[in-house]
Amino acid sequence: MTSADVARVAGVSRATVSYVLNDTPHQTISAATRTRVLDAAAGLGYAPSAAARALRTGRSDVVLCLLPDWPIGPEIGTLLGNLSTELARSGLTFVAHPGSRADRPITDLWKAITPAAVLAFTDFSAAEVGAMRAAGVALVVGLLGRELEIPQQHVGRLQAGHLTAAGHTALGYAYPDDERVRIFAEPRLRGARSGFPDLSVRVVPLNPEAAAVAVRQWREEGVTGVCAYNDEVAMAVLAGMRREGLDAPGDLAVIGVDDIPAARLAVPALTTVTTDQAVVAAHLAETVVAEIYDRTLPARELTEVVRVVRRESA
Amino acid sequence: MTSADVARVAGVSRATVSYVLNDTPHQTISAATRTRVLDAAAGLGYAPSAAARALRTGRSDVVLCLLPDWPIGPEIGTLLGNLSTELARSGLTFVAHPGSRADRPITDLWKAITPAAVLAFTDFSAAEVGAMRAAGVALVVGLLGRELEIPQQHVGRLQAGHLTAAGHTALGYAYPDDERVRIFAEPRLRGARSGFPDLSVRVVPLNPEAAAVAVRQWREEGVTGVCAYNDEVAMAVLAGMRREGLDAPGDLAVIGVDDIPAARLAVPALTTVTTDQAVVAAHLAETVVAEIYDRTLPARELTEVVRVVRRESA
DNA sequence: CTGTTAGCGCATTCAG
DNA sequence: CTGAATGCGCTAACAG
Repeated sequence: MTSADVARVAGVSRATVSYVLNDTPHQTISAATRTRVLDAAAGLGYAPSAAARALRTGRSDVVLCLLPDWPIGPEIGTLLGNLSTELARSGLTFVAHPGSRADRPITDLWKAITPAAVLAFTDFSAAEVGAMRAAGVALVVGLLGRELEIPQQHVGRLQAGHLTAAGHTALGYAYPDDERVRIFAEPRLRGARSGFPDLSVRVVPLNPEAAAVAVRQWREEGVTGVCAYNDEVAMAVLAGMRREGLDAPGDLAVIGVDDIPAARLAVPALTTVTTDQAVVAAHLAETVVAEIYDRTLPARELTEVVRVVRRESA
Repeated sequence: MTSADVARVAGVSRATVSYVLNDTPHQTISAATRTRVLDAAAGLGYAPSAAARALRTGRSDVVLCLLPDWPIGPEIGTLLGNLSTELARSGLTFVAHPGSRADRPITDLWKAITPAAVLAFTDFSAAEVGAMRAAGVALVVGLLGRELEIPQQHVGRLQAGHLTAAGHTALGYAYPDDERVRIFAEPRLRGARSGFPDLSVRVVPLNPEAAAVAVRQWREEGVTGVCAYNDEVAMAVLAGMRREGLDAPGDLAVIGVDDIPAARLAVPALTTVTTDQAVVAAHLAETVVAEIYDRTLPARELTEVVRVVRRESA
């Protein structure tokens, strides 16, 4: 099933087939032959060979996303799913590559895929970006340095805002223990700080004993509300409090991020900040598509996509 | 950077380069030229064009995994990461495609990637399998129908075993509310039943009120221990118990599956069953590699990879 | 407006 | 053991 078959059935040349199938600009094709080609293609169930096209154009229609090496939660999972759906609408195929960059030099990766775009959460080095662009990759982007930075900051701002609105005047920030999520944690912390500069930041590991230590220290400082990096850290704070015989929100108010399923199951049910991943995905997709097809896009800030889910802990 | 460049630098023909780089059988190359070629390739940083190779051979070295449309947790995430690492070791590139099949007919997908193998959690229809195989995909496999079936069953068996070993004689099973995870839930339930046929199965939604209802009913039946589909469902049971003023494990023992981070943070800390994803991934990778390269493999059952993490709830 | 042609980079015969 | 030649399916110049 090649384009030659379609050409034969439609009674035109292969070039003509290529033109109508690709909507090649500056090539006007008569409506008659156009439909003839389209019908033939549909009738034969023709699908172009991605390999041949990639070889010829030096670029496939695959968008490759490099996943971070820390375990991704359902939030990111949802984001990727939505992104995939959005990109499919534009004929782009979204795939994600898990596993750290250490296993496989990223050059191997994009040489194996020849993607139209490469996305990643962490930033690329200048050398990496250069190499990819030189190889024909249209778009190379570190999500967190750009697209996701603003909403992440806003998450932190919302947390602090919720707490101060509830009358808290001394706040703590529960920072994650895992070095690998720094890139997510930093903008969130920045956001919280922008609304409340005097945050008392403490690292809170994901176990009750260690969390209890942090809780004790916050209490000594007079802190009455804490913003947690995410729901898991928030649950650790809750567990630490329980060990100290403290109750949320009375003794210490706690607010998380993500609204993972376990959040509503926590004791007390966790107040948290959730992100509308569908909107974020749509925006991301728009950016990617525009870049690949060399269109420009009106700048727009993603700030309406996060909101507080009020439950019991704050 | 083409194979011609390598040939020129090494002072041999392109065919020779191809031979040594692919370890072509029935072609003996002198060790001298072999190293000369290898050195030249390394020196130039040569990487073969995946597109050209795919066009020529009709198959890329990409292993495509179709993700289910329900949100994947950190467990599956870890599995995929490990699988990626293992496959990379054999020169295979692992990518995952999120998003439901509804968005994008899977034919589009493998035509865009020409993968060496396609993996999925759910099963493929006979027609789909046929089309893929005809298109040159070496391996098409529904993970849960085959490779993952046994360990999943063993998970259920372990849960029931742990509870009966602790002296419980009337057990319940907390089945997930989400239709989409049936394919995971069924083998786990089967496993639990195989060890304890009289299980009282109840659907437990992920909210405390609904869970409380199930808890009440189990209590009325005299159930003293419940196996939950996963940690989230287990936490729902715990939340339901709390609403009823009940304590685990005294009033009702609860055991989950997955050992998500929140499990150790639950109140009481959740006893659960964990899977050694590294071993599972290694086994899966072995299977895939063997199939792609047409080797056969000794059958081996994955049964030693799950174990109970004993905490407080059971 | 449509057809002809020339490679993209590679693996693979077939001769040497 | 190595070199030259062929074509995978497609797109982009270039002719007509």
